[in-house]
Amino acid sequence: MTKYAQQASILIAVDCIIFGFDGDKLKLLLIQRGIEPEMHKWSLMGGFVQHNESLTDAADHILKKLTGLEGVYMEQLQAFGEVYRDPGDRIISIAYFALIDIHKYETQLSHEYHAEWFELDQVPQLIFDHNDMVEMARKKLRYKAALHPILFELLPEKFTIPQLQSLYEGIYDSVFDKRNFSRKILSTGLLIKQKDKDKLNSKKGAFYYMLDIGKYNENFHAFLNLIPNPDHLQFV
Amino acid sequence: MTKYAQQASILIAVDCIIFGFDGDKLKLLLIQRGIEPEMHKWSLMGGFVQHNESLTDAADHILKKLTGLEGVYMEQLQAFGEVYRDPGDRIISIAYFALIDIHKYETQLSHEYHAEWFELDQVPQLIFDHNDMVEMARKKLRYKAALHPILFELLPEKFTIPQLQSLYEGIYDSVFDKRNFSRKILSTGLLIKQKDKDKLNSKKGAFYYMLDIGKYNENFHAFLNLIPNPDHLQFV
DNA sequence: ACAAAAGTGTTGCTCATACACCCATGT
DNA sequence: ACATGGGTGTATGAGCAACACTTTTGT
Repeated sequence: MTKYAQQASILIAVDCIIFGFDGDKLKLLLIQRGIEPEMHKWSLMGGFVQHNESLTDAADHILKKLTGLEGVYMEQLQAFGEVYRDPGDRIISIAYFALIDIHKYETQLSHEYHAEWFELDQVPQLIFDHNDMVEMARKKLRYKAALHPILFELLPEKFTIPQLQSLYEGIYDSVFDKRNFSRKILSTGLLIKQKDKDKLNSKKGAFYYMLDIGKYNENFHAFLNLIPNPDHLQFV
Repeated sequence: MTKYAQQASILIAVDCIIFGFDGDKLKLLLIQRGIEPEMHKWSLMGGFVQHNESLTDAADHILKKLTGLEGVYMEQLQAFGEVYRDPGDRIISIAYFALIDIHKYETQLSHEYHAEWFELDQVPQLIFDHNDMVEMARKKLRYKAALHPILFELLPEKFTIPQLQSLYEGIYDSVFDKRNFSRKILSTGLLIKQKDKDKLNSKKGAFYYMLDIGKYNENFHAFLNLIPNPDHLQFV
């Protein structure tokens, strides 16, 4: 069956870095490991790649198992393959990162896996090289979001411009001028204004907007200039 | 020894997409496979990841075996893991792409592996999903080179501005205004003018420049604007 | 009436593009 | 002297950043 000379076997895992935004801070979904080794330590959600599933299948399964979600934004981050990254076995891990609407997350599943959301600057020590994976995912998200309209994936279907701005400000840890921000965002033509307002966060109320899915798909690759000065970004 | 429940084994390969620039066209180094399956068909240079080597080690070994080169620019492109990408065995491949100075390439090695340089628009049909890998690498290179000063890796230590422009023009398949191009490039402060000229390509001769390695390393992540209109780029 | 957040317009300036001529040299 | 490619300067316009006041409404 095997056409190649004997090759020592290496296990393949997929680990998912799951981002969510609670309206204030960018957060990360972590689990407490239920199996040895490193039982009870915090970790990314992961699993082994099965013989009959592709890498993206594996990532989809892992995401669904923990969050109940399918069809959300996910992309491959990088393969991690240091020899002793897992001190026990030789395991190569392909890391994926996902952006989800935190409100769609099914909390009952979190009990099963002892999952919790952590703010990005309060991520605990994780097993193996998972902290490296998280750090790399954070950088890649910042990099990519500066050029492409990717952050909508973290918001509910209806959102307000101030909410969106707060998301950008959280991710870039800075403050943007609201006049310039709203002009830039609206000039993309990606947003459709709704008739109703969100009155939770202010007395006056802020109009809801929805993403124009057609234009979003068309223009996803277009270079935007959403961040005033992206020179400090450090990825790729 | 193995701490995890039995997992069906999957083989891990690394494949290298090797780019070079001959002064006129961007080229790709391909080999004619010496082993079954798919013997004699064109392919990327690749190999299996050994138990005691990391992914980057494996990629370095593969590159060295084919080109004799070490320490050149190489980065991970993506892991490819469709179940039937290799119709024989289940093999996951991590693709790396390298940028080399084509003149440093040791041609004697090419005989051993039946290697040849191909222009990018004349790449033959390759085994498995290697054509997909090449296409993705091409897109990523275009994307990245529009923002970061990465293309110097393809040139010899001393090069002229017209040579550099010709490289950019080849990669973006377009023509740039030489006055604007040289102003942009020089304004990065990355180039050090030499005293001597290249007189091969013109009667007047063009001054050589060298990369300021210190500033290159410092400013690598800085966003440049080397390409007039990057909106058509389609990667990431 | 006042506090708190939403929403809107203008100006100056920087930076990118477009464009034309002179220079140095080999033949 | 002329042909070939190298090298430089300027003017115009688009787009970005900086900035202040009015609007709405809940309390």
